Amino acid sequence: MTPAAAPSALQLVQSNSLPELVYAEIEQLILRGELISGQHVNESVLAARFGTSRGPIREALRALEETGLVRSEKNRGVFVREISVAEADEIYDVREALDQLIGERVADRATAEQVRGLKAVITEMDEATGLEDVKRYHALNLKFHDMLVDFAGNARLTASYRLLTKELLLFRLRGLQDGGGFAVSNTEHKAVVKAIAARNGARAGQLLRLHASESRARMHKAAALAGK
Amino acid sequence: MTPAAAPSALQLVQSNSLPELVYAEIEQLILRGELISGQHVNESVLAARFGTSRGPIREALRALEETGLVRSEKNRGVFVREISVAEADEIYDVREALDQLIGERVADRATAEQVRGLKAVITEMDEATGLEDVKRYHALNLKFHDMLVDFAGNARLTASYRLLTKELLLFRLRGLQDGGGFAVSNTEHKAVVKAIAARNGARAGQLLRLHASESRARMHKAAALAGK
DNA sequence: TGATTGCATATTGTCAACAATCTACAATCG
DNA sequence: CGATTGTAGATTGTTGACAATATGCAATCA
Repeated sequence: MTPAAAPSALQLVQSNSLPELVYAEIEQLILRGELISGQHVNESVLAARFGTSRGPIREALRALEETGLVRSEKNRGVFVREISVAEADEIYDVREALDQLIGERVADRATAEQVRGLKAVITEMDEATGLEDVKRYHALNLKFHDMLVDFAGNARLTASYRLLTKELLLFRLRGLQDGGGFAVSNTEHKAVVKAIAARNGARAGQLLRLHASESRARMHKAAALAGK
Repeated sequence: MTPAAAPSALQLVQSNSLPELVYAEIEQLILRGELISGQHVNESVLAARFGTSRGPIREALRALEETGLVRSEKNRGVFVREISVAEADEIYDVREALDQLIGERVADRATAEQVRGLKAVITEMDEATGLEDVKRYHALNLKFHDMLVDFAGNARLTASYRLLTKELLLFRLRGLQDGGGFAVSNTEHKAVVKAIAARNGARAGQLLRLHASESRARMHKAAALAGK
Protein backbone atom coordinates (compact mmCIF):
# COMPACT_ATOMS: atom_id res chain seq x y z
CA MET A 1 0.00 0.00 0.00
CA THR A 2 1.20 3.50 -0.78
CA PRO A 3 1.86 5.57 2.33
CA ALA A 4 0.24 8.58 0.72
CA ALA A 5 -3.09 7.04 -0.23
CA ALA A 6 -3.48 4.67 2.69
CA PRO A 7 -4.31 7.17 5.44
CA SER A 8 -7.37 8.59 3.76
CA ALA A 9 -8.83 5.21 2.91
CA LEU A 10 -7.96 3.89 6.33
CA GLN A 11 -9.46 6.85 8.10
CA LEU A 12 -12.52 6.55 5.95
CA VAL A 13 -13.19 3.01 7.06
CA GLN A 14 -12.24 3.73 10.63
CA SER A 15 -14.27 6.83 11.20
CA ASN A 16 -17.27 6.31 8.93
CA SER A 17 -19.64 3.48 9.55
CA LEU A 18 -21.34 1.62 6.76
CA PRO A 19 -24.62 3.53 7.11
CA GLU A 20 -22.77 6.84 6.82
CA LEU A 21 -21.01 5.76 3.66
CA VAL A 22 -24.23 4.41 2.20
CA TYR A 23 -25.99 7.63 3.20
CA ALA A 24 -23.50 9.69 1.20
CA GLU A 25 -23.75 7.39 -1.79
CA ILE A 26 -27.53 7.41 -1.93
CA GLU A 27 -27.59 11.17 -1.44
CA GLN A 28 -25.34 11.55 -4.46
CA LEU A 29 -27.51 9.16 -6.44
CA ILE A 30 -30.47 11.42 -5.73
CA LEU A 31 -28.71 14.75 -6.14
CA ARG A 32 -27.15 13.67 -9.42
CA GLY A 33 -30.55 12.62 -10.67
CA GLU A 34 -29.73 8.94 -10.97
CA LEU A 35 -32.64 8.26 -8.68
CA ILE A 36 -35.44 10.51 -9.82
CA SER A 37 -38.25 12.15 -7.88
CA GLY A 38 -41.13 9.90 -7.04
CA GLN A 39 -39.17 6.78 -7.84
CA HIS A 40 -39.42 3.83 -5.52
CA VAL A 41 -36.16 2.93 -3.79
CA ASN A 42 -35.64 -0.78 -3.43
CA GLU A 43 -33.68 -1.77 -0.33
CA SER A 44 -32.47 -5.11 -1.64
CA VAL A 45 -31.23 -3.60 -4.88
CA LEU A 46 -29.26 -0.97 -3.01
CA ALA A 47 -27.90 -3.59 -0.62
CA ALA A 48 -26.68 -5.65 -3.56
CA ARG A 49 -25.24 -2.59 -5.23
CA PHE A 50 -23.22 -1.62 -2.17
CA GLY A 51 -22.44 -5.16 -1.13
CA THR A 52 -24.07 -4.91 2.30
CA SER A 53 -27.11 -6.30 3.97
CA ARG A 54 -30.33 -4.31 4.21
CA GLY A 55 -29.72 -3.12 7.76
CA PRO A 56 -27.26 -0.32 6.97
CA ILE A 57 -29.34 0.65 3.96
CA ARG A 58 -32.40 1.11 6.12
CA GLU A 59 -30.47 3.21 8.60
CA ALA A 60 -29.18 5.44 5.82
CA LEU A 61 -32.67 5.80 4.35
CA ARG A 62 -34.05 6.79 7.73
CA ALA A 63 -31.46 9.53 7.96
CA LEU A 64 -32.20 10.67 4.42
CA GLU A 65 -35.88 10.81 5.29
CA GLU A 66 -35.03 13.25 8.05
CA THR A 67 -33.19 15.52 5.62
CA GLY A 68 -36.22 15.53 3.35
CA LEU A 69 -34.66 13.87 0.32
CA VAL A 70 -36.77 10.79 0.73
CA ARG A 71 -40.22 9.94 2.03
CA SER A 72 -41.32 6.65 3.51
CA GLU A 73 -44.65 4.79 3.50
CA LYS A 74 -45.14 1.91 5.85
CA ASN A 75 -45.02 -1.49 4.16
CA ARG A 76 -44.62 0.19 0.81
CA GLY A 77 -41.09 1.46 1.08
CA VAL A 78 -39.28 4.71 0.52
CA PHE A 79 -39.60 7.03 -2.45
CA VAL A 80 -37.45 9.85 -3.67
CA ARG A 81 -39.23 12.96 -2.49
CA GLU A 82 -41.19 15.08 -4.93
CA ILE A 83 -41.10 18.80 -4.29
CA SER A 84 -44.12 20.71 -5.50
CA VAL A 85 -43.99 24.33 -6.60
CA ALA A 86 -45.86 25.23 -3.42
CA GLU A 87 -43.26 23.50 -1.31
CA ALA A 88 -40.41 25.08 -3.25
CA ASP A 89 -42.09 28.39 -2.53
CA GLU A 90 -42.06 27.69 1.18
CA ILE A 91 -38.41 26.72 1.03
CA TYR A 92 -37.63 29.98 -0.73
CA ASP A 93 -39.30 31.94 2.05
CA VAL A 94 -36.81 30.49 4.50
CA ARG A 95 -33.91 30.68 2.09
CA GLU A 96 -34.44 34.38 1.53
CA ALA A 97 -34.22 35.05 5.24
CA LEU A 98 -31.06 32.98 5.56
CA ASP A 99 -29.48 34.54 2.48
CA GLN A 100 -29.93 37.98 3.99
CA LEU A 101 -28.21 36.78 7.14
CA ILE A 102 -25.42 35.25 5.06
CA GLY A 103 -24.85 38.48 3.17
CA GLU A 104 -24.66 40.52 6.36
CA ARG A 105 -22.24 38.14 8.00
CA VAL A 106 -19.96 37.62 5.03
CA ALA A 107 -19.59 41.37 4.51
CA ASP A 108 -18.53 41.60 8.12
CA ARG A 109 -15.94 38.87 8.15
CA ALA A 110 -14.79 37.77 4.70
CA THR A 111 -11.03 38.04 4.15
CA ALA A 112 -9.59 39.74 1.09
CA GLU A 113 -8.61 36.36 -0.26
CA GLN A 114 -12.11 35.01 0.16
CA VAL A 115 -13.49 37.96 -1.74
CA ARG A 116 -10.99 37.25 -4.53
CA GLY A 117 -12.19 33.65 -4.58
CA LEU A 118 -15.79 34.78 -5.01
CA LYS A 119 -14.80 37.09 -7.86
CA ALA A 120 -12.92 34.26 -9.54
CA VAL A 121 -16.00 32.05 -9.52
CA ILE A 122 -18.06 34.90 -10.95
CA THR A 123 -15.57 35.23 -13.78
CA GLU A 124 -15.86 31.51 -14.46
CA MET A 125 -19.63 31.84 -14.52
CA ASP A 126 -19.32 34.61 -17.10
CA GLU A 127 -17.25 32.27 -19.21
CA ALA A 128 -19.78 29.47 -18.86
CA THR A 129 -22.50 31.92 -19.86
CA GLY A 130 -20.56 32.83 -22.98
CA LEU A 131 -20.20 29.19 -23.91
CA GLU A 132 -23.83 28.58 -23.02
CA ASP A 133 -22.60 25.79 -20.78
CA VAL A 134 -25.69 25.40 -18.61
CA LYS A 135 -24.38 22.52 -16.53
CA ARG A 136 -21.16 24.27 -15.73
CA TYR A 137 -22.99 27.44 -14.79
CA HIS A 138 -25.21 25.54 -12.38
CA ALA A 139 -22.25 23.79 -10.78
CA LEU A 140 -20.44 27.09 -10.34
CA ASN A 141 -23.55 28.75 -9.01
CA LEU A 142 -23.85 26.06 -6.34
CA LYS A 143 -20.18 26.50 -5.52
CA PHE A 144 -20.59 30.27 -5.24
CA HIS A 145 -23.40 30.04 -2.72
CA ASP A 146 -21.60 27.25 -0.90
CA MET A 147 -18.59 29.51 -0.49
CA LEU A 148 -20.75 32.35 0.74
CA VAL A 149 -22.42 30.35 3.47
CA ASP A 150 -19.02 28.98 4.42
CA PHE A 151 -17.56 32.45 4.74
CA ALA A 152 -20.45 33.41 6.98
CA GLY A 153 -18.63 31.39 9.62
CA ASN A 154 -21.57 29.74 11.31
CA ALA A 155 -21.74 25.95 11.14
CA ARG A 156 -25.37 25.80 12.16
CA LEU A 157 -26.32 28.31 9.49
CA THR A 158 -24.39 26.26 6.95
CA ALA A 159 -26.23 23.10 7.94
CA SER A 160 -29.64 24.78 7.72
CA TYR A 161 -28.85 26.40 4.42
CA ARG A 162 -27.47 23.26 2.78
CA LEU A 163 -30.57 21.37 3.77
CA LEU A 164 -32.73 23.87 1.93
CA THR A 165 -30.39 23.92 -1.05
CA LYS A 166 -30.55 20.15 -1.41
CA GLU A 167 -34.31 20.16 -1.38
CA LEU A 168 -34.39 22.88 -4.01
CA LEU A 169 -31.90 20.92 -6.08
CA LEU A 170 -34.31 18.01 -5.93
CA PHE A 171 -36.99 20.33 -7.23
CA ARG A 172 -34.88 21.45 -10.16
CA LEU A 173 -34.13 17.86 -11.09
CA ARG A 174 -37.87 17.53 -11.49
CA GLY A 175 -37.22 18.56 -15.05
CA LEU A 176 -37.51 22.26 -15.33
CA GLN A 177 -34.39 24.29 -15.69
CA ASP A 178 -33.96 27.94 -14.92
CA GLY A 179 -35.86 30.45 -16.99
CA GLY A 180 -32.62 31.14 -18.78
CA GLY A 181 -31.58 34.15 -16.77
CA PHE A 182 -27.93 33.25 -16.40
CA ALA A 183 -26.45 36.59 -17.30
CA VAL A 184 -28.97 38.35 -15.08
CA SER A 185 -28.24 36.00 -12.21
CA ASN A 186 -24.52 36.64 -12.44
CA THR A 187 -25.09 40.38 -12.51
CA GLU A 188 -26.77 39.94 -9.16
CA HIS A 189 -23.80 37.96 -7.92
CA LYS A 190 -21.49 40.80 -8.87
CA ALA A 191 -23.56 43.33 -6.99
CA VAL A 192 -23.51 41.15 -3.89
CA VAL A 193 -19.74 40.71 -3.96
CA LYS A 194 -19.29 44.42 -4.55
CA ALA A 195 -21.23 45.17 -1.40
CA ILE A 196 -19.22 42.56 0.47
CA ALA A 197 -15.94 44.04 -0.72
CA ALA A 198 -17.19 47.44 0.43
CA ARG A 199 -17.95 45.90 3.84
CA ASN A 200 -21.52 47.07 3.56
CA GLY A 201 -23.31 44.33 5.49
CA ALA A 202 -26.80 45.75 5.29
CA ARG A 203 -26.58 46.15 1.54
CA ALA A 204 -24.96 42.76 0.96
CA GLY A 205 -27.75 41.17 2.96
CA GLN A 206 -30.43 43.04 1.03
CA LEU A 207 -28.89 42.12 -2.29
CA LEU A 208 -28.38 38.47 -1.49
CA ARG A 209 -31.96 38.24 -0.28
CA LEU A 210 -33.09 39.92 -3.45
CA HIS A 211 -31.03 37.48 -5.46
CA ALA A 212 -32.81 34.57 -3.79
CA SER A 213 -36.10 36.28 -4.49
CA GLU A 214 -35.22 36.72 -8.17
CA SER A 215 -34.14 33.11 -8.29
CA ARG A 216 -37.54 32.17 -6.96
CA ALA A 217 -39.18 34.28 -9.63
CA ARG A 218 -37.14 32.52 -12.31
CA MET A 219 -38.28 29.22 -10.84
CA HIS A 220 -41.90 30.28 -11.15
CA LYS A 221 -41.35 31.39 -14.69
CA ALA A 222 -39.81 28.05 -15.62
CA ALA A 223 -42.58 26.18 -13.82
CA ALA A 224 -45.23 28.15 -15.70
CA LEU A 225 -43.56 27.37 -19.01
CA ALA A 226 -43.22 23.68 -18.20
CA GLY A 227 -46.72 23.48 -16.76
CA LYS A 228 -48.62 24.69 -19.79
CA MET B 1 -62.29 -2.51 22.57
CA THR B 2 -64.09 0.79 22.76
CA PRO B 3 -65.19 2.12 19.37
CA ALA B 4 -64.01 5.59 20.30
CA ALA B 5 -60.47 4.73 21.27
CA ALA B 6 -59.87 2.03 18.68
CA PRO B 7 -59.45 4.19 15.56
CA SER B 8 -56.59 6.25 16.90
CA ALA B 9 -54.71 3.26 18.22
CA LEU B 10 -55.37 1.35 15.03
CA GLN B 11 -54.26 4.18 12.84
CA LEU B 12 -51.21 4.64 14.98
CA VAL B 13 -50.06 1.09 14.42
CA GLN B 14 -51.04 1.10 10.79
CA SER B 15 -49.44 4.35 9.75
CA ASN B 16 -46.44 4.59 12.04
CA SER B 17 -43.72 2.03 11.85
CA LEU B 18 -41.84 0.86 14.89
CA PRO B 19 -38.82 3.09 14.23
CA GLU B 20 -41.08 6.14 14.03
CA LEU B 21 -42.73 5.34 17.34
CA VAL B 22 -39.37 4.66 18.95
CA TYR B 23 -38.05 7.90 17.46
CA ALA B 24 -40.79 9.89 19.14
CA GLU B 25 -40.28 8.12 22.45
CA ILE B 26 -36.54 8.66 22.57
CA GLU B 27 -36.98 12.27 21.51
CA GLN B 28 -39.29 12.82 24.45
CA LEU B 29 -36.84 11.06 26.74
CA ILE B 30 -34.19 13.55 25.69
CA LEU B 31 -36.37 16.64 25.61
CA ARG B 32 -37.81 15.88 29.03
CA GLY B 33 -34.31 15.49 30.39
CA GLU B 34 -34.66 11.82 31.25
CA LEU B 35 -31.66 11.20 29.05
CA ILE B 36 -29.18 13.94 29.82
CA SER B 37 -26.59 15.62 27.64
CA GLY B 38 -23.43 13.67 27.11
CA GLN B 39 -24.97 10.48 28.39
CA HIS B 40 -24.33 7.27 26.52
CA VAL B 41 -27.41 5.69 25.00
CA ASN B 42 -27.44 1.92 25.20
CA GLU B 43 -29.22 0.23 22.32
CA SER B 44 -29.99 -3.01 24.13
CA VAL B 45 -31.44 -1.19 27.10
CA LEU B 46 -33.74 0.84 24.87
CA ALA B 47 -34.70 -2.26 22.92
CA ALA B 48 -35.66 -4.01 26.13
CA ARG B 49 -37.52 -0.92 27.34
CA PHE B 50 -39.63 -0.73 24.20
CA GLY B 51 -39.90 -4.46 23.70
CA THR B 52 -38.32 -4.52 20.28
CA SER B 53 -35.09 -5.72 18.79
CA ARG B 54 -32.18 -3.38 18.22
CA GLY B 55 -32.92 -2.84 14.54
CA PRO B 56 -35.73 -0.30 14.94
CA ILE B 57 -33.79 1.39 17.74
CA ARG B 58 -30.80 1.91 15.51
CA GLU B 59 -32.98 3.34 12.75
CA ALA B 60 -34.56 5.78 15.17
CA LEU B 61 -31.18 6.81 16.54
CA ARG B 62 -29.88 7.45 13.04
CA ALA B 63 -32.81 9.75 12.42
CA LEU B 64 -32.26 11.51 15.74
CA GLU B 65 -28.63 12.00 14.84
CA GLU B 66 -29.75 13.86 11.75
CA THR B 67 -31.90 16.21 13.82
CA GLY B 68 -28.93 16.96 16.04
CA LEU B 69 -30.30 15.59 19.29
CA VAL B 70 -27.80 12.78 19.35
CA ARG B 71 -24.26 12.21 18.15
CA SER B 72 -22.72 8.94 17.16
CA GLU B 73 -19.18 7.55 17.42
CA LYS B 74 -18.30 4.45 15.51
CA ASN B 75 -17.97 1.37 17.69
CA ARG B 76 -18.62 3.47 20.76
CA GLY B 77 -22.28 4.16 20.35
CA VAL B 78 -24.51 7.20 20.42
CA PHE B 79 -24.53 9.95 23.02
CA VAL B 80 -27.06 12.64 23.83
CA ARG B 81 -25.68 15.71 22.18
CA GLU B 82 -24.02 18.41 24.26
CA ILE B 83 -24.57 21.95 23.07
CA SER B 84 -21.81 24.38 23.97
CA VAL B 85 -22.41 28.08 24.53
CA ALA B 86 -20.65 28.73 21.22
CA GLU B 87 -23.00 26.38 19.42
CA ALA B 88 -26.03 27.86 21.14
CA ASP B 89 -24.79 31.21 19.93
CA GLU B 90 -24.69 29.96 16.36
CA ILE B 91 -28.18 28.57 16.69
CA TYR B 92 -29.40 31.92 17.97
CA ASP B 93 -27.97 33.64 14.90
CA VAL B 94 -30.22 31.54 12.71
CA ARG B 95 -33.13 31.72 15.10
CA GLU B 96 -33.11 35.49 15.11
CA ALA B 97 -33.38 35.56 11.35
CA LEU B 98 -36.24 33.08 11.37
CA ASP B 99 -38.03 34.87 14.20
CA GLN B 100 -38.01 38.07 12.21
CA LEU B 101 -39.54 36.21 9.28
CA ILE B 102 -42.12 34.67 11.58
CA GLY B 103 -43.13 38.04 13.00
CA GLU B 104 -43.54 39.53 9.55
CA ARG B 105 -45.61 36.65 8.28
CA VAL B 106 -47.84 36.28 11.31
CA ALA B 107 -48.69 39.98 11.29
CA ASP B 108 -49.75 39.55 7.68
CA ARG B 109 -51.97 36.52 8.08
CA ALA B 110 -53.00 35.81 11.68
CA THR B 111 -56.74 35.67 12.23
CA ALA B 112 -58.42 37.61 15.02
CA GLU B 113 -58.97 34.36 16.86
CA GLN B 114 -55.33 33.44 16.60
CA VAL B 115 -54.36 36.80 18.04
CA ARG B 116 -56.76 36.18 20.91
CA GLY B 117 -55.10 32.81 21.47
CA LEU B 118 -51.70 34.45 21.71
CA LYS B 119 -52.98 37.00 24.20
CA ALA B 120 -54.51 34.23 26.29
CA VAL B 121 -51.17 32.45 26.56
CA ILE B 122 -49.50 35.72 27.53
CA THR B 123 -52.04 36.14 30.32
CA GLU B 124 -51.28 32.64 31.53
CA MET B 125 -47.58 33.45 31.51
CA ASP B 126 -48.26 36.50 33.66
CA GLU B 127 -50.06 34.25 36.12
CA ALA B 128 -47.17 31.78 36.14
CA THR B 129 -44.78 34.67 36.75
CA GLY B 130 -46.86 35.80 39.72
CA LEU B 131 -46.75 32.31 41.17
CA GLU B 132 -43.06 32.03 40.33
CA ASP B 133 -43.92 28.80 38.54
CA VAL B 134 -40.79 28.50 36.41
CA LYS B 135 -41.71 25.21 34.78
CA ARG B 136 -45.12 26.40 33.77
CA TYR B 137 -43.70 29.61 32.36
CA HIS B 138 -41.24 27.68 30.25
CA ALA B 139 -43.92 25.35 28.94
CA LEU B 140 -46.16 28.28 28.05
CA ASN B 141 -43.26 30.11 26.46
CA LEU B 142 -42.60 27.12 24.21
CA LYS B 143 -46.28 26.97 23.37
CA PHE B 144 -46.38 30.67 22.54
CA HIS B 145 -43.53 30.44 20.05
CA ASP B 146 -44.92 27.21 18.67
CA MET B 147 -48.21 28.97 17.98
CA LEU B 148 -46.42 31.86 16.33
CA VAL B 149 -44.48 29.70 13.90
CA ASP B 150 -47.65 27.77 13.19
CA PHE B 151 -49.55 30.94 12.40
CA ALA B 152 -46.80 31.93 10.00
CA GLY B 153 -48.33 29.33 7.70
CA ASN B 154 -45.18 27.84 6.24
CA ALA B 155 -44.54 24.17 6.95
CA ARG B 156 -40.89 24.34 5.94
CA LEU B 157 -40.32 27.31 8.21
CA THR B 158 -41.98 25.43 11.03
CA ALA B 159 -39.73 22.42 10.50
CA SER B 160 -36.58 24.53 10.43
CA TYR B 161 -37.60 26.52 13.48
CA ARG B 162 -38.57 23.50 15.55
CA LEU B 163 -35.24 21.90 14.81
CA LEU B 164 -33.46 24.92 16.26
CA THR B 165 -35.82 25.08 19.22
CA LYS B 166 -35.17 21.47 20.13
CA GLU B 167 -31.45 21.97 20.06
CA LEU B 168 -31.73 25.03 22.27
CA LEU B 169 -33.97 23.10 24.63
CA LEU B 170 -31.20 20.53 24.87
CA PHE B 171 -28.86 23.35 25.80
CA ARG B 172 -31.10 24.60 28.57
CA LEU B 173 -31.41 21.13 30.01
CA ARG B 174 -27.66 21.33 30.43
CA GLY B 175 -28.45 22.76 33.82
CA LEU B 176 -28.65 26.47 33.56
CA GLN B 177 -32.00 28.12 33.66
CA ASP B 178 -32.88 31.51 32.36
CA GLY B 179 -31.34 34.55 34.00
CA GLY B 180 -34.66 35.07 35.71
CA GLY B 181 -36.06 37.60 33.28
CA PHE B 182 -39.55 36.19 33.07
CA ALA B 183 -41.47 39.40 33.47
CA VAL B 184 -39.16 41.13 31.00
CA SER B 185 -39.57 38.30 28.51
CA ASN B 186 -43.34 38.48 28.69
CA THR B 187 -43.25 42.25 28.22
CA GLU B 188 -41.51 41.53 24.94
CA HIS B 189 -44.20 39.01 24.04
CA LYS B 190 -46.85 41.65 24.58
CA ALA B 191 -45.10 44.13 22.34
CA VAL B 192 -44.86 41.51 19.59
CA VAL B 193 -48.53 40.62 19.76
CA LYS B 194 -49.46 44.28 19.81
CA ALA B 195 -47.59 44.80 16.55
CA ILE B 196 -49.24 41.70 15.11
CA ALA B 197 -52.70 42.90 16.11
CA ALA B 198 -51.88 46.24 14.46
CA ARG B 199 -50.90 44.32 11.29
CA ASN B 200 -47.51 45.96 11.38
CA GLY B 201 -45.37 43.22 9.85
CA ALA B 202 -42.09 45.08 9.80
CA ARG B 203 -42.39 46.03 13.45
CA ALA B 204 -43.58 42.57 14.54
CA GLY B 205 -40.58 41.08 12.77
CA GLN B 206 -38.19 43.53 14.37
CA LEU B 207 -39.64 42.93 17.81
CA LEU B 208 -39.65 39.16 17.55
CA ARG B 209 -36.07 39.22 16.36
CA LEU B 210 -35.20 41.50 19.24
CA HIS B 211 -36.95 39.12 21.61
CA ALA B 212 -34.79 36.25 20.36
CA SER B 213 -31.75 38.44 20.78
CA GLU B 214 -32.70 39.31 24.35
CA SER B 215 -33.32 35.66 25.01
CA ARG B 216 -29.81 34.98 23.80
CA ALA B 217 -28.47 37.65 26.12
CA ARG B 218 -30.30 36.06 29.04
CA MET B 219 -28.73 32.76 28.05
CA HIS B 220 -25.29 34.32 28.18
CA LYS B 221 -25.99 35.86 31.52
CA ALA B 222 -27.10 32.53 32.95
CA ALA B 223 -24.10 30.78 31.41
CA ALA B 224 -21.74 33.32 32.94
CA LEU B 225 -23.32 32.84 36.35
CA ALA B 226 -23.17 29.06 36.10
CA GLY B 227 -19.67 29.11 34.64
CA LYS B 228 -17.95 31.02 37.40
C1' DT C 1 -67.88 -8.79 -20.25
C1' DG C 2 -66.75 -6.84 -15.91
C1' DA C 3 -66.02 -7.23 -11.28
C1' DT C 4 -64.31 -9.95 -7.56
C1' DT C 5 -61.81 -13.39 -5.27
C1' DG C 6 -57.80 -16.04 -4.50
C1' DC C 7 -53.15 -17.05 -5.23
C1' DA C 8 -48.11 -16.34 -6.34
C1' DT C 9 -44.51 -13.22 -6.06
C1' DA C 10 -41.96 -9.43 -4.51
C1' DT C 11 -40.90 -6.28 -0.90
C1' DT C 12 -40.74 -4.52 3.53
C1' DG C 13 -40.66 -5.12 8.83
C1' DT C 14 -38.55 -7.41 12.51
C1' DC C 15 -35.74 -10.42 14.82
C1' DA C 16 -32.00 -13.19 16.86
C1' DA C 17 -27.37 -14.64 16.28
C1' DC C 18 -22.65 -13.84 15.16
C1' DA C 19 -18.48 -10.98 14.36
C1' DA C 20 -15.78 -6.94 15.43
C1' DT C 21 -14.51 -3.57 18.60
C1' DC C 22 -13.99 -1.23 22.83
C1' DT C 23 -13.30 -0.85 27.97
C1' DA C 24 -11.75 -1.96 32.35
C1' DC C 25 -9.06 -4.59 35.14
C1' DA C 26 -5.66 -7.94 36.33
C1' DA C 27 -1.22 -9.96 35.44
C1' DT C 28 3.40 -9.40 33.96
C1' DC C 29 7.76 -7.26 33.10
C1' DG C 30 11.45 -3.90 33.29
C1' DC D 1 6.52 0.97 41.43
C1' DG D 2 5.00 2.35 36.81
C1' DA D 3 4.10 0.94 32.34
C1' DT D 4 2.65 -2.50 29.26
C1' DT D 5 0.39 -6.54 27.81
C1' DG D 6 -3.24 -9.74 27.97
C1' DT D 7 -7.81 -11.15 28.94
C1' DA D 8 -12.93 -11.10 30.06
C1' DG D 9 -17.09 -8.83 29.62
C1' DA D 10 -19.95 -5.62 27.48
C1' DT D 11 -21.47 -3.12 23.46
C1' DT D 12 -21.82 -2.08 18.81
C1' DG D 13 -21.80 -3.48 13.68
C1' DT D 14 -23.62 -6.52 10.41
C1' DT D 15 -25.83 -10.29 8.63
C1' DG D 16 -29.24 -13.77 7.01
C1' DA D 17 -33.66 -15.68 7.96
C1' DC D 18 -38.46 -15.40 8.84
C1' DA D 19 -43.00 -13.00 9.25
C1' DA D 20 -46.20 -9.60 7.57
C1' DT D 21 -47.87 -6.86 4.01
C1' DA D 22 -48.64 -5.23 -0.62
C1' DT D 23 -49.03 -5.99 -5.70
C1' DG D 24 -50.16 -8.02 -10.02
C1' DC D 25 -52.33 -11.68 -12.42
C1' DA D 26 -55.23 -15.46 -13.29
C1' DA D 27 -59.44 -17.88 -12.30
C1' DT D 28 -64.18 -17.57 -11.12
C1' DC D 29 -68.80 -15.94 -11.02
C1' DA D 30 -72.81 -12.85 -11.87
